[in-house]
Amino acid sequence: MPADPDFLSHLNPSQRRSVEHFCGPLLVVAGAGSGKTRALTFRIANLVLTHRVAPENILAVTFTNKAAKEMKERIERLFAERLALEDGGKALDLLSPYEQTKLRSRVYKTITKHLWIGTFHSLCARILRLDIEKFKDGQGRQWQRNFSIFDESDVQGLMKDIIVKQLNLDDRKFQPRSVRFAISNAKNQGLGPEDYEASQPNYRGRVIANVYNLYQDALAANNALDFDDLIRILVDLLRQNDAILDYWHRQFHHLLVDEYQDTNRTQYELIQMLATNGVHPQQFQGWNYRSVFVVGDADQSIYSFRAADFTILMDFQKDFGDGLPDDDTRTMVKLEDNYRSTETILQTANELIENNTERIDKILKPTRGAGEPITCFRADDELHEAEFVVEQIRNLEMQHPEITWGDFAILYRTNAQSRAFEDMLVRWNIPYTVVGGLKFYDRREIKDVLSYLRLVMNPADSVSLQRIINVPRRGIGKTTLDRLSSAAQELGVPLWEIIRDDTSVKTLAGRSAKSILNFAQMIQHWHTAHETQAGAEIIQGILEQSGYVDSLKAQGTEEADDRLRNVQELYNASIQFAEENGDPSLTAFLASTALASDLDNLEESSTVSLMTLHSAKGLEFPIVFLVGLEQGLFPNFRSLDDAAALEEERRLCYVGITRAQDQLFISHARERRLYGSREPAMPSLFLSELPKEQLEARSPLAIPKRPPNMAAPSPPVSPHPNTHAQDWGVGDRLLHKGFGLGEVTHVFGAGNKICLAVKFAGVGQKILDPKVTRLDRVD
DNA sequence: TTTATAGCGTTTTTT
DNA sequence: ACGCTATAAA
Repeated sequence: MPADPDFLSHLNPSQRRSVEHFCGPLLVVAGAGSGKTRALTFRIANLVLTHRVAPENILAVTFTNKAAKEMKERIERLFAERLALEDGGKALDLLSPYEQTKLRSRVYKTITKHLWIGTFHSLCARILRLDIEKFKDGQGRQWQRNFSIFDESDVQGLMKDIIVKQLNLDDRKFQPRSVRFAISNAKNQGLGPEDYEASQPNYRGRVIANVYNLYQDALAANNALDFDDLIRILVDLLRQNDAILDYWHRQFHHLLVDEYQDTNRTQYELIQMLATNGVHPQQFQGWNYRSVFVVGDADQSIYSFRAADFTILMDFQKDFGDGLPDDDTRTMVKLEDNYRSTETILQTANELIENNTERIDKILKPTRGAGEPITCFRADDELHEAEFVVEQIRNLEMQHPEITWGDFAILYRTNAQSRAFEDMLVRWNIPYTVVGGLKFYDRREIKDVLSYLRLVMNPADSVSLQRIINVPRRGIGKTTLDRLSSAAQELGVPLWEIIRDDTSVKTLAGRSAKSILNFAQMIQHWHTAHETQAGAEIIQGILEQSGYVDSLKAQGTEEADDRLRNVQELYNASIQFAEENGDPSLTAFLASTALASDLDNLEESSTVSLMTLHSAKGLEFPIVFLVGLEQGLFPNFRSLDDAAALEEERRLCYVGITRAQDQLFISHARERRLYGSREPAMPSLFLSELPKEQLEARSPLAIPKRPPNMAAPSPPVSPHPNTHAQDWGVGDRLLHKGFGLGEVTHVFGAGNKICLAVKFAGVGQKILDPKVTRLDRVD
């Protein structure tokens, strides 16, 4: 059956080439707003419709769960529209709601349900639930299919335990965070504990390797995996077991990866192995019925701190491609026509990103008119900045009836910046949503309940067990718990094995024996029930039986009421999940909560959106406020002495600018509160890189008086005529009144708008403006 | 075993 | 400035 002739007619030639590509590798270099999601969804539909590919043979990897959900919905709609025309000759929208639902559910059952669409993490978790019991790592560690997925705080807790208690190390010298970071990095490069150990000659490295080993022991003992292992373990399994690799290779004929610039080494390994069954891509012969289709934009690579490596994208042509020059190649397509933003916004973005050296040559070509100029505002401090932003929002909303609160987004570098804006929005009664920050699933009460559930599913999960064994209070204290844990450790069994055993508990626990046995009995009951009973029922049962809800009710405080509502919300979420995914099991729900993010719940609603630039990736808004453009904040001070990191900050700025459809506001403050004290702030380097002719400076005077309870504006800073911006260069030595002797490591900006990064002995790096701060040259 | 308090580190970004 | 953790007292 031929495809609907109309099906592809709305695509531009490049999009069409991407969508119609059938077999072999293809890299789609897709600029911001160039319709890549469209290309991805149409391609999947086209594979099924035109090429008769079975949905279960398609694997599509998205960057977030939200993107996965959206993709499924779009595909579903595409098919439903088609079926409506084919069957009844009527457009989907003209059918009755009942007919529409019926059609959609038919599409779901025959097509979308069978597609493998998700993030690397969720897809790998799904495969591991089937195959992990066939895996054994280099040191014989094994996992069972009911494994827990540990979140960042679980992991940090384990790390700390190993460093402080097991190894007796100083946790200031070996900060759990930084050790965790090193291990995570190793994992994302595909290094196991042995490989890592071999690569570390110095003391610190050997210690970390030791921690890595003990950490893996702890994970295995808890029958748990961290985020990184979801991918790494699967890759290892596929490497060591040809039969399993062959099975999944034959399962997935068509691989699609979105946001390919943000994949890391292990993820690349996985895709490569699945695509070519472990054969080197250039030697692989089986392309005649399969494909690898990756979509990305190196200019939007912003996750290197998570070990993402955009050279993977840049090397695609070398690994999989035909090696022909850009004009003749059949393995790369560029999507450069931008349908999102005004010409003004695009020119600004293009000009900024030109300052980067590491990129694939690509520009965003406008398809819309010039639009409004970009407004740049200099505020006195962060309160003033918030005042300006909210003022603009109010004015625009008042003056344009078609604009709603949902059309606005405030984007910032760090989560901590949200507060000033929240305060101001509350003051004016404007509805808003903060994405990120404290996640729903990170709240204490939610983590408590999830720990109960994890324990029910996986009793070996001692981390969860220890979290909730005395929550609510059961009179089981630290000493009792310590005694039980060390018994477990000596016997080499999970803590649970001690707790469920009557005689052990009676001999070890004394006074609290009875409540421990009661607790154990309750968990045992639900553990036995969890395979057959629906997740929601188990949640309800546990909430009642454990006394968790009762104890919250007994508190009667406002905070406890809040917690109660959140717990109720979790119960609702489990029901909703069961309906949406057609799977009421506890296992499935728990897996989804472990990998959920705040973004997933960001519904189309009419509220102003507040989020970090990282969270904003992939989104678009008619009106965007890009705030806090200050040296040290954005670009962040950690990136100032690292060229590659600075380029990543610039890409982040590029991402921010390209989120805007119609109007963009940029702002910075001259002074900012940091840890309670006020710090002067310099304009960001990036401001000096934006085209002047597109920017319209907005004077602070345009802003009406601030409410009386706000801080007064600070007096202007008087410039020092004795130091000239042009005089400074990298390597210059100078004397500062407060910091002493220093050396210039960077010069930001040009001409009169210059500021310096200066390294001072003892004090470290500082960012200074020679026009503001007196700096005396030393020869 | 539970509760109060003092001190400390925190802020880059997240699946 | 604030929230969390370690430590001491009830």
